[in-house]
Amino acid sequence: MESFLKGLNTAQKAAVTSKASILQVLAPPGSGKTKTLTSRVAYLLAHRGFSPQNVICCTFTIKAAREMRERLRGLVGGDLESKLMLGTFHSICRRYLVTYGHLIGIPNNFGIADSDDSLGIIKRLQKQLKFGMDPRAARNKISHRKARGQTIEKVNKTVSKTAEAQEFADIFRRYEDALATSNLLDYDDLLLRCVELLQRYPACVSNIEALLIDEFQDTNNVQFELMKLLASAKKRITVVGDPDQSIYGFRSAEIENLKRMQEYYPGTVVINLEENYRSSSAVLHLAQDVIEQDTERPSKRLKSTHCYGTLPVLRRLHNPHEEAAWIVSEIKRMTKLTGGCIERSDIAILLRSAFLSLLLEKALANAGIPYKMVGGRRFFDRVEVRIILDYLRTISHPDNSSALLSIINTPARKIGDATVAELNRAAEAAKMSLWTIVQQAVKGEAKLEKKLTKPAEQGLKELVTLIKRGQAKLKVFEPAQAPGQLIELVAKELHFLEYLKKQYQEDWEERWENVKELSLQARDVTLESLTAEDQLPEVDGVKQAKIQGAQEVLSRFLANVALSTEIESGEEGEAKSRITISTIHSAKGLEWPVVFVPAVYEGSIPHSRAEDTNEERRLLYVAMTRAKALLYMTLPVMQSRSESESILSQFLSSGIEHRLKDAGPIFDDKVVQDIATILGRLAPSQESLAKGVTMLEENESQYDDIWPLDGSPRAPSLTTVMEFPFSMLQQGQSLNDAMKSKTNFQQSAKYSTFPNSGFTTASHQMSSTSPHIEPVQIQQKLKSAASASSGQGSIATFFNNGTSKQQIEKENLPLPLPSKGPHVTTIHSGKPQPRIPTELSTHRPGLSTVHNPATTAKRPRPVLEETAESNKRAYACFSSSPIKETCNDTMVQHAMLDCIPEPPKYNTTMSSLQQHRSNTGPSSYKSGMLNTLSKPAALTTLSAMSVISGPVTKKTLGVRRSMNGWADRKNK
DNA sequence: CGTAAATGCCTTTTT
DNA sequence: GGCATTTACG
Repeated sequence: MESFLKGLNTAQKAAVTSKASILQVLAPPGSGKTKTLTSRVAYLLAHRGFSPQNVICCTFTIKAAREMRERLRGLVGGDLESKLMLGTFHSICRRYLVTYGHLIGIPNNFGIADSDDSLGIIKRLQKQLKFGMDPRAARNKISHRKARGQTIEKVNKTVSKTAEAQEFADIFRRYEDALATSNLLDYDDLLLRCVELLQRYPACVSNIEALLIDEFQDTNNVQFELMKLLASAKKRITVVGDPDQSIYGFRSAEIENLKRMQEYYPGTVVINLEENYRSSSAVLHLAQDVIEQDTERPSKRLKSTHCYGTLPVLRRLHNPHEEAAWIVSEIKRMTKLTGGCIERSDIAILLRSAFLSLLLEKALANAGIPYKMVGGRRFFDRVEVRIILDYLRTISHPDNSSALLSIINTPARKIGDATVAELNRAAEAAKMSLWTIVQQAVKGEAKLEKKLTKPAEQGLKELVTLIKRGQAKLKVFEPAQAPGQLIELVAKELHFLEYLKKQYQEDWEERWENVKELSLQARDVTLESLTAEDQLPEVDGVKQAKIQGAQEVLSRFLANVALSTEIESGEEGEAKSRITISTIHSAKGLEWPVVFVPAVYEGSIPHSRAEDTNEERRLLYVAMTRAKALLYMTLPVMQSRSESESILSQFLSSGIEHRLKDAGPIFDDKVVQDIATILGRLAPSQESLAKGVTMLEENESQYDDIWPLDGSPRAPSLTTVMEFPFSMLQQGQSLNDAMKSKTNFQQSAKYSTFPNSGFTTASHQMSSTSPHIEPVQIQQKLKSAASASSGQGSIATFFNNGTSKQQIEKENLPLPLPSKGPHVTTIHSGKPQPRIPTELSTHRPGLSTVHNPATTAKRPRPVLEETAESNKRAYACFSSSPIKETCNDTMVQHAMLDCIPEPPKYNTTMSSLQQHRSNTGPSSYKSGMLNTLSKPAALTTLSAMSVISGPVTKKTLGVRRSMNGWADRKNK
């Protein structure tokens, strides 16, 4: 049997070897979609004798394209895979337009307008025309129109009725004009113009023997047309998709395209893949229940191939800060308690909105957990990189006003808003490009209403000189090296290094590294794009445009950049121990053993601005089905900003309670064993499990019992006064003044139980601290840490650095009693609960060193014997919804164990359930006033802390330097 | 008067 | 990080 048929199930094999010329493979999550698609490519090459250069394979993301190429490399021999036309729709279209665009009047040195450019153009138009429409909305609307094939010609023909529609048509028209005068194509144009090309010159694709499309449910109408055209010669198409995972409606994707395709090609063969090889059936059941809330959806079965596993968790936390802190602590807990079975690279946090990463990044940084970001801002979008690229873009296409505008005063050269506005006005009036006007202005020839200020004129002169020098150099540079050399030229002329140092004192080094990385990239990309990548096979009778000269090379380099995504950060060694943060959208197609989905509240998911609730539900479905073994969803019951409450996402609030539990799992042998089985890994030894327990720090627990389950606050609200380090006050300074110095002590206090947390940006200074610190020094440090905006400072850090015992004792005051009457929150809010049964406390770290960890550390031993009975009773008593499906004994037992119902909220007395818990389960809260009155954990455990703080601090430092994220890059 | 630096608000998802 | 507004500076 062929190697690429090995390990395929019947349905997959049928799909791979199907003789059908039009084939649809419907592949739900985890059903081996990519495997099937790549195997089919290999099959087509090996058994049908197709040449790779005559096969097109379309994906939606560059990551997916890259992954497919990787996988194919292993499947097909030699360098066949490199000749394959494999890429995103946009990049394939770009290739055709570069090669054949001249046939329909597109110069082959066109630039590509990314969404920032598009937005910039529209913003300028809005300002000029004084229209009120939101620029983003306008851009989306334009894109939407274009994605449905509505060109400007059609818009021009229809007469707009309302003033609003007229305004829009006007903006649309001018936007298109702006693109044309700047010689730019936007993302939609790439597809649209390629359709136009292929309609008029079908010969360009006369060589194509087979077309394959991944994630077909995400295609829009233009892409549907493109499919027909690209395959027009032989009409052999394979598409793979899943309507349930359609999450790009906002980008005009049409789920209907699957049906349309069947109608358009009557002989279409459909193959369903139904077996899920990814997730535990607990995860799968939940996902299935959620997706089935959509009643319009044709019902579809998904068979699980894994054991039941652990119930997914829906965890309530008080606010987003605690949510982030809880996720961090849960990550630490699981990595330790699974005895090495789960490591950090197995964990992903998937977000509805990118900005949600902010708090998480801070919390992770504080805990010294390295992470990597997927999606979000690309390498090429980082400010420092963007600046250089915009210079290159200006040199390459000076009439591209958006690029020129973004660098006209960067670095600052005294050209302010007023000057720019005047130049723009003049350009508009003269119907000339901004660049033309700028050149005239420098020579004093421009017709300006207001004369330029002297400094502005000087600044403009410098700019013009630089751009012209770049253009001149372009004529003498070796074409292949032009981009790289230009980058160096620009960086040198701008004194860019000095600029970065001045502008970004905190992290200029990293930014400078990025610039160097860019110039490195420039060489690689250029060579690559000059060779195989871009070359379309010669087709009889159609003239190809040839690359000549440095201009074209530069222009292609910039086009490649516009269509590229982040390159993997090549920092070996570290990469494997990082957790992943990603948007749900860019997590599609990927999988992790452990997945967290924060912020599952109304307004976040479904998003408040979403038009299609079903699409939002599918988004959650996609997120959930990324998880192999453990799935966590979290909900901050309060919003941090306003004091408003948040409401659990409608997708999780009805009829699925029995699929969820409200606390993280107890990592007993059974749970760990199941995880190992699902992941196909060796179960960890008892020794490594026991060792994991000893790795817990003083303030950590074996159980998810540190934060209250009902989302009440973890710490008493009035901790500020008590926990503020009085000793840090300078003489004569009032507490209020100190508070004003911007450190958020309320926040710090909440986190002060993490002994190894540190200041994110002031870490360098902190680490070099000598053991003895005078209060004044501390105050200064406090300030510097506070002024670094990303610092989620922790007072504990000061203690780590050797604050005197005296200071600690001043701190060590009893916590105030909550002022409100008896309330569940008061029961739970006591921070310093003994979280581990007392008999285990001697085995906690710091103290346990005298013991042999492997023999003395206790883990949650009894799986069922002791607790199952009581839990079963609890289940029977409190659960409103019985378990639906029939399942085997193990499943029942596990479901029961997992299904401890939520405690009744806001009860004035302790419920019987809570009593039940405190008596039986280790995950229960030790209730009552006793804890509220006892000492704060962070302080009682201080002696142990000093033992562990040294190495921890060191470790986090090393990690932190290499951490890069979407947020926290603006600390000047 | 114009520019630059500081502050306070907000943030859907991607090629 | 973006954007609008305020404040300081020359």
